[in-house]
Amino acid sequence: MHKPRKTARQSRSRATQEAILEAAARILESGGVAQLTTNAIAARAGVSIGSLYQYFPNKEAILATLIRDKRRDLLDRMRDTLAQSDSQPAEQAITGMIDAGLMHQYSRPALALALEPLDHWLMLETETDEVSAQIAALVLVTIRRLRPEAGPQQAQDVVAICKGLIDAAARSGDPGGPPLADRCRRAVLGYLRQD
Amino acid sequence: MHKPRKTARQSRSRATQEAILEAAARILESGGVAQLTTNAIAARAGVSIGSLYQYFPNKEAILATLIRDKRRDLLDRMRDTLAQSDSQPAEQAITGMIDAGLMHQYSRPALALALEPLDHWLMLETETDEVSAQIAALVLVTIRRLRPEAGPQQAQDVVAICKGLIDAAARSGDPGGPPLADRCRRAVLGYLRQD
DNA sequence: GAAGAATGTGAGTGAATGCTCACCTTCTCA
DNA sequence: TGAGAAGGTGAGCATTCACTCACATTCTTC
Repeated sequence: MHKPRKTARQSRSRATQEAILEAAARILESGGVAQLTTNAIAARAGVSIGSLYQYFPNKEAILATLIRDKRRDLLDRMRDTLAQSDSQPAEQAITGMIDAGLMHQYSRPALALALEPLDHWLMLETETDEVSAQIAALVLVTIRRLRPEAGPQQAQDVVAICKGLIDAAARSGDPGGPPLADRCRRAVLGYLRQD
Repeated sequence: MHKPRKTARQSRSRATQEAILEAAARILESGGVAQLTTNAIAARAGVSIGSLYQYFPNKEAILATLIRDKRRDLLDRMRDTLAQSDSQPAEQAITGMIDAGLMHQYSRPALALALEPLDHWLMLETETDEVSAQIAALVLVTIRRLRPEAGPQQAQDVVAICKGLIDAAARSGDPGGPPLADRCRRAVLGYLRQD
């Protein structure tokens, strides 16, 4: 395993890096991991394999970057949503968080679905756990406004319920949108209101 | 691709077949798809690769068999549960169905998790849809006893909610059992009771 | 117990794939 | 404007892996 070159100095370099990541994402979306070879990524990105290895030490690093970027994106979105929901009523705050998660998954449903099982293989599980914990913490703050006695378990469950609904929808080709958001809201509020 | 030999005549033949499937399952549980090579399966099963190809035309057939067996198992379990719940109150019937699904996933959580993303690659999606439809139909019958106006969408959602909770639990090392079943019950009943 | 059917074996083959390296092109800046 | 740095190239090497085939062993049946 050799050293990738230093960080980009010229703008075309940055473009190449982006092209590689985007190509990998598109291949994952259309064909799954089985189709994702380094040569295929390079070809689709319109760069040579040599260039690919200037920016990523190996194939796994490309996938890890894709996963990390997506996670950072989700966390940012949820943090923003939480920050803006201070003045809103509790139910609306919860709805906002659901919308954030939904928008994240539905911006590229096939990609999100393909990326999910990869963290085990990439041994990213520690990171996954950390991100899950952070998400659960944000959700906990939100749901406590409706149920002050809620704990981490409830927050995790709320996340799991939404993830289940969203993933099922993505898998079955459901267009998502407001109807799906509404079903998530019903499920979450229903769960929280049970004694 | 050559022809696998005819169906087993002798009992050792049946044993070999089982050993191959069990070996594949164990490798999936411990290391994921990446580790699952035909040579590894044969070695772990204690048979030669030659023998492996007597019983399965290719690697994918082994995985497909594993998936189909697991699905048949779940459907059988749910059908049994439904048949036995005729005389029970609605909520207890729902609890029974949840237990059936939970027992199925929790008999071998790591295996169930590893098998899930494989149907796309194996192009088993038509089958997956059919099984999902059958499960949803069984669930629909059950939940209608509590909410007679429920439709297919509600049935799918109930399944998705449980799947979300169970998968999250399996992934995070939750021991499952009654507490998890209880959280599923709360989520499902909560969802169904929302107006 | 002999013959043939059923089952089992594993070195070897070909194709796919991750990755390297010697070399080429474009950019920057004095 | 030219020299060195940054960025790009792709044939080919090494390895892994699915799968074959010629042969060996075990079982059944008469």
